[in-house]
Amino acid sequence: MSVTLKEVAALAGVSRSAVSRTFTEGASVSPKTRSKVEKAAAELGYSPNALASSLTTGRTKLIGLISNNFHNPIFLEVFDQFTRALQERGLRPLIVNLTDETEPTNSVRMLRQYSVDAAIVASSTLPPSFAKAFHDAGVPVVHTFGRSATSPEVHVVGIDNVECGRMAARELSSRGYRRIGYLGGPKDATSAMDRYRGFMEEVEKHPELEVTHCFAGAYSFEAGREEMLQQLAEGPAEGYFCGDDILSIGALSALSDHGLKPGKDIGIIGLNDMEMSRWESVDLTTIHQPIKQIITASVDLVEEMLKDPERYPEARIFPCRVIERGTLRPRP
Amino acid sequence: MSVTLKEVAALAGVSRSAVSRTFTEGASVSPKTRSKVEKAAAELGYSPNALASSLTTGRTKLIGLISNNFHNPIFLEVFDQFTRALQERGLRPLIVNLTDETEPTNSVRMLRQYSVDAAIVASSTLPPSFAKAFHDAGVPVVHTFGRSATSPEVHVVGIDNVECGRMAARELSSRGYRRIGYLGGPKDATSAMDRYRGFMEEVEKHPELEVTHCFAGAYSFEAGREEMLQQLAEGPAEGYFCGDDILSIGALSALSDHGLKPGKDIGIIGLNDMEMSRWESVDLTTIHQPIKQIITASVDLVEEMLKDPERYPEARIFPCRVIERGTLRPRP
DNA sequence: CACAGCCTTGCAACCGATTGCAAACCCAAC
DNA sequence: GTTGGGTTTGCAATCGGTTGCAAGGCTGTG
Repeated sequence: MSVTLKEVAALAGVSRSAVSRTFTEGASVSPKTRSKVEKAAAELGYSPNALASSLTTGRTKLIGLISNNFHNPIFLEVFDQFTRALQERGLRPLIVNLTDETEPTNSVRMLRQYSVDAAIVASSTLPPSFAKAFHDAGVPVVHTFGRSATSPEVHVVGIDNVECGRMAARELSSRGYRRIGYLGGPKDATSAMDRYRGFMEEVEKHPELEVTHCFAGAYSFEAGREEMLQQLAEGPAEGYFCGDDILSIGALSALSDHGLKPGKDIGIIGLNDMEMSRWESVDLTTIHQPIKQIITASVDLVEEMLKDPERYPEARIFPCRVIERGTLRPRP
Repeated sequence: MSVTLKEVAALAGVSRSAVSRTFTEGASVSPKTRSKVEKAAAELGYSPNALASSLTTGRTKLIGLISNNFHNPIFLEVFDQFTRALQERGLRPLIVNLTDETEPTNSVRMLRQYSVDAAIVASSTLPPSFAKAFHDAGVPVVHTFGRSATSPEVHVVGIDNVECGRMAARELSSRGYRRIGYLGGPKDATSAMDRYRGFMEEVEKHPELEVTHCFAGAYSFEAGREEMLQQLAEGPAEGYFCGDDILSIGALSALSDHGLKPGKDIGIIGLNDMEMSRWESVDLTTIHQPIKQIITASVDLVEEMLKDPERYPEARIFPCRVIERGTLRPRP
């Protein structure tokens, strides 16, 4: 079927080693044989089998990319960035879609079978233990959007979710909202809990605030919408921190059902600043998460782990900031 | 580093072949040795190296998944479905993000280096020649969302875009729109051209119709919005067929800028029926494309090609239908 | 012209598996 | 106790590469 080293060697009239060496960076080949080999290779349309060579080199350049967020539009941006960043560095993304699985066993086994050089867990919902399982199985791993910690067990890149919770509460309070609410992601998502904690922490400092909270079933439009409908039925707060832009957009849809104007009748602040939030019809005030930098940093870390697998685990936490648009009332 | 066949064999006190055979379906091993091997394997945490075995079996179970649509939210649904469907059958998606590349050379070479068993080109914009390049390089390929043809050069799964164009024109005309427009995707996208052709074909049959057309720079919100703003500036038609839901949503945003109500002041019909189109705030009348079936059929074809690589190229074209929501005026 | 020293080259072992083949084994029937 | 059948097993070659090592080639110097 496909052309092999041996055939090229035969055609070029050199040994297999010679061929191998012309295709490996920094190996010693004379210009003469190199050109002979290149000519033969071109003639046969040869390109080296990456998997065969991985056997001896121990490097596949395959990177497992594991996620469970295939319903949040922000993840299209995330995948775009990740695949680009990996490709630019000659790495190949092997995707694992977790669907409903929250146990790492299967993905770990599978990625080990394919000898990935490293794995990236891209999820704000999975616990640190999930990523740790890869580390324990000898697969270098970085947990992107993972729970931040001062001394993490594996590399973590993302934001300080607790701080984002505080930031949202401060923002609501500073705009004069008194009865405020947290509409978070699923209760078992680390990001939902961390944002909740920060939100509540800040609320404690302001005795004048009244607070409610609820958790959506997923980070999805439908879940956000449903939860907000519920709130409206029970008597809503004046301003909400929705734990994600997609939840916010669902919530906005619920408001519009009831003829309520966001920013006027009820305040909404989201988190992520995804492309859609900028759409005029959405115009969502939100906490910007620097996705691009987070992803670049994640891939940087992957590369560094490839050089030094024993690298001490590190957390790279990026600051967030409020992007003011139209869904919160103006500051007094 | 990782445990190998040899070590398991040593611990179990059997030959390497025995170990190999206990891990391959349908090989002949006695229950006794099998259990010895399984015990040893469990003890060492062994799992076979898929890449090493691919060397001899010639099968990697890797499937290249190539796309250039990382800005259309529908593709999150597409990736979700594809990765699930592949995983369910024990196949592993290796992603290629084409960014701005329209030449297949690089992706073909890369996927050959990784010995993928097959490739899926998931794009409604790339020409048949793109997919053909994989076929010519000996990589079995199916072109999902590709241009349909009665005798395609490679497997094609998708819809009849020309017919969709006709359908849209019929739909507009049947609702009494007289001055109608086509707002298509990029001029170099096969789907944009095919839909255009069908649209025009149908228009020809109705002498009472007046028609305009334009092509957006990309299948994206921004591009759709911009193109519609342009139309509004130049004096718009009464009803538009936007060649994709995301273009429609961009167009809707432009309408709202001008205080125009879709379905009342101007009609819009999209194509895809993506999740977002069902949102109450969008409520887009659109032509439903059966994504899930298309993807299942694509992966079916991949599997069949794995069995019989010489399989004669086939087109699987799925019917579409109009989903009535709120952006077209009611039928008279 | 001889020789030292570096560059280039091929040999052969190896990476982690699979598999055709023949030997060894088991069990049953005669 | 043989013989015959089918199973199970291990040997060794193979898949497509890489790489340490030693031999061979080249250069330049004395």
